[in-house]
Amino acid sequence: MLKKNKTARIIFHVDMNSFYASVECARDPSLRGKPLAIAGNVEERRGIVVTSSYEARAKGVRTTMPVWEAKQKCPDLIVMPPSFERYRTASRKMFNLLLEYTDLVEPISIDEGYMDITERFSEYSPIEMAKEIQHRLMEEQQLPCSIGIAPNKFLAKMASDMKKPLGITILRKRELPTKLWPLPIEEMHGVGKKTMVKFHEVNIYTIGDLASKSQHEVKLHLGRNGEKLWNRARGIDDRPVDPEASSEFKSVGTSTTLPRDILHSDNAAKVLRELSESLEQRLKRKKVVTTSIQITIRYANRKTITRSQTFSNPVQQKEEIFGIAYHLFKEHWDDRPVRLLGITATQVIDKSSATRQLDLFSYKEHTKDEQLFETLDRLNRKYGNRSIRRGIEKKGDVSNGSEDETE
DNA sequence: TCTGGGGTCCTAGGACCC
DNA sequence: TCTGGGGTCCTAGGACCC
Repeated sequence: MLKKNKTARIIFHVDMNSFYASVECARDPSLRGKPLAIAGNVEERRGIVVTSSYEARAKGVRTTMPVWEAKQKCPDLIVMPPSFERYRTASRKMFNLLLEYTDLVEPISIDEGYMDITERFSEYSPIEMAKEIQHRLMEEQQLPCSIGIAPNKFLAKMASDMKKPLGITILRKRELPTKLWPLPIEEMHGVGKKTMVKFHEVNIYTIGDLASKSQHEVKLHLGRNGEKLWNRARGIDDRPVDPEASSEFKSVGTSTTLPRDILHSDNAAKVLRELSESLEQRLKRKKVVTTSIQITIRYANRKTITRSQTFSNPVQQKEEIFGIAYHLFKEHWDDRPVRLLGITATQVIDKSSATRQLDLFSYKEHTKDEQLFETLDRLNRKYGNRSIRRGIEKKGDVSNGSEDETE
């Protein structure tokens, strides 16, 4: 194994505090200091809280809580629907500010990202830089954030969580026993409900418990994921900060929880038509086509299945999407009431590379050489998609998020 | 009158090819 | 006549995250 013995890195994890709510407060200062929740489907019983202000959290409002329950806990709660366009704009501005400090910015989601500022160390003390970034985001954009500073991504992420809102936390390797290891295992990034239960079964309750086990023992119970988490618990994480990592999306999907469960395929067809239309629009905006369509059916008892189909000629039109989706639905629906329907384009490819592919196809189409086409298709997916796209993007503007539309 | 919608990554079996 | 491994693709499901 090649192991570079480079000097310790300095990684920031910048995490915006209740981002959607903060953006709304920045736009309308009269909302400041009030309990505010951003929630989808407010008018319907299935609406849930996406984000809430700290004032709302103080009254017990939590993310994913149904709106009716949030209102019970906090009767004066102000509930607003999300305005994603606004959040995307705010997100771009926020990342542009980070990019003033280094090119090594990796967006993780709309409201958080990593920075590798190792190279800036000689000019800047990390803590001073973090303070400046936090201060500027607040002054210039009215957006509060927390920043974690550590020698790798995992520790920086854990550090940014330690003080909210408006915190700055340094987490050094030698501080792991006092700052990281006492935390309950479920607070570890990457540990959800299921993994927590598995850990409890082997008497691991804190991150320190995990770190003190032997790697072999953990791997035995939790497999490769356990091995990865074991390393993280001991402060080991070599993942680089990669500005290109999220510049490309692998799938695009749309789904909807139905106001009432669906019992007849006619109604399913209606919904799938709407979803197909919405998917077509999103594929077009992102300038991609797809060679694989997957549908999601969630039954009333929340049991969820997915069924997919892959094909050689890429599609983007709603009629084609609907045709495939409805076919899959009729093939696999078992007549029970349906709560949610979704359509996802997996294996999305850049339209420019797909066009080249189609040109090759039409050139060769008289040969009816289906196998050649399949090969081209495969090669294109493997090499064309990724490398060509990256090459183009590197020459152009810095991509600043998962959405590629520009203002 | 419970639990949205957008994703990513991983695993695992079977098909198929060399 | 018995028996390979390596590799990729496809499909389905699971876990997790924001």
